[in-house]
Amino acid sequence: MRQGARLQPLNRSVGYALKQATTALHNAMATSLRPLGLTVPQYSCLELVSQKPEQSNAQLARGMFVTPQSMNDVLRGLQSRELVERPDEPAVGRARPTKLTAAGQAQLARARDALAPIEQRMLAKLGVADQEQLLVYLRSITDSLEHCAEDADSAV
Amino acid sequence: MRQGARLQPLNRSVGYALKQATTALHNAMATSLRPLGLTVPQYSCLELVSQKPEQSNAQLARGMFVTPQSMNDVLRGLQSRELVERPDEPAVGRARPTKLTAAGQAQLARARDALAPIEQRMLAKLGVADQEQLLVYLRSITDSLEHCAEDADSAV
DNA sequence: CGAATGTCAGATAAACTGATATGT
DNA sequence: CACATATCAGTTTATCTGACATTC
Repeated sequence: MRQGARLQPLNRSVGYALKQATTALHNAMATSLRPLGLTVPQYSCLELVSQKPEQSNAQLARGMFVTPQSMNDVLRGLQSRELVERPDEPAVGRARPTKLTAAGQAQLARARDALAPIEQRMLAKLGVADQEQLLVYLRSITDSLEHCAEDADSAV
Repeated sequence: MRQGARLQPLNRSVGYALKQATTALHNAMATSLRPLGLTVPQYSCLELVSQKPEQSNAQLARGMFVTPQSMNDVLRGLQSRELVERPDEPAVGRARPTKLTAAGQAQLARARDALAPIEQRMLAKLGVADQEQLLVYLRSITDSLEHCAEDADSAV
């Protein structure tokens, strides 16, 4: 039983701390977005479409780390409320490039205003250099785990 | 429109990086735990009960950052598979202190073995000091956001 | 009583897999 | 054909809120 040797208490575990931070952030965002009638994935999608307009559903899905089906769910919700628009007829291939409507831009601006205090608060105790370092750490983790996933896939 | 002034691309956003890292970790863990018939919350619960046995459902829920209802769901699943046990009759008050069964300990050991490569891989590029610093950052974020939530509550 | 706890029931959020169709 | 894309349908995971009972 060698587990005993490397066992660390939960409060020392990066995975545990990561989950707590994400849960806290998600709850705070969801609470602030609810009055606007937006969920967290819907807001993320608006942000993504704003920053990278005219992308296909598949491209957006990759950008948000979800399946095309999940992204399509989110897009349909936003489209039915006329916050984003896609041509009825595909432009090229089957792709229907998405962009924000005027209402979508206004809603995104409201969402950013609602979320600004949260981001500010979240990072309150961290200096600019700390934030940069934190980003480096998080990207390192994500990269390493993605390679891990690729290995798992190819192993099957 | 002052949003333009502080608008940062998604790839500079801590929230975005946090979500990606958590998603990647969750996927990797879920994939490794599936052959054991465990979900991520189930594993987390086993770990928590192992490290803090004889706690009430409410205490465990606070430790895992979820509602007592959610925790009870997880516990019932584990109990029906006889991985944890609770006295049928409350010990004191209504609390039924939970502990691992022998089977639960064995299953937890298997889960740890299955997850060890993931944690190792996740932190591969980080030194011990980096891990410590990352924990500091994550705790800072969590703390700041929890205070934020309290303010939101009291504001209502 | 008031506060904490346990738990049933139903709702919601957010993702997934599978299947199918279409365009290059 | 192989491949990427879109999307329908159903399912799964993980959480929540509300209501109610119980015990100190």
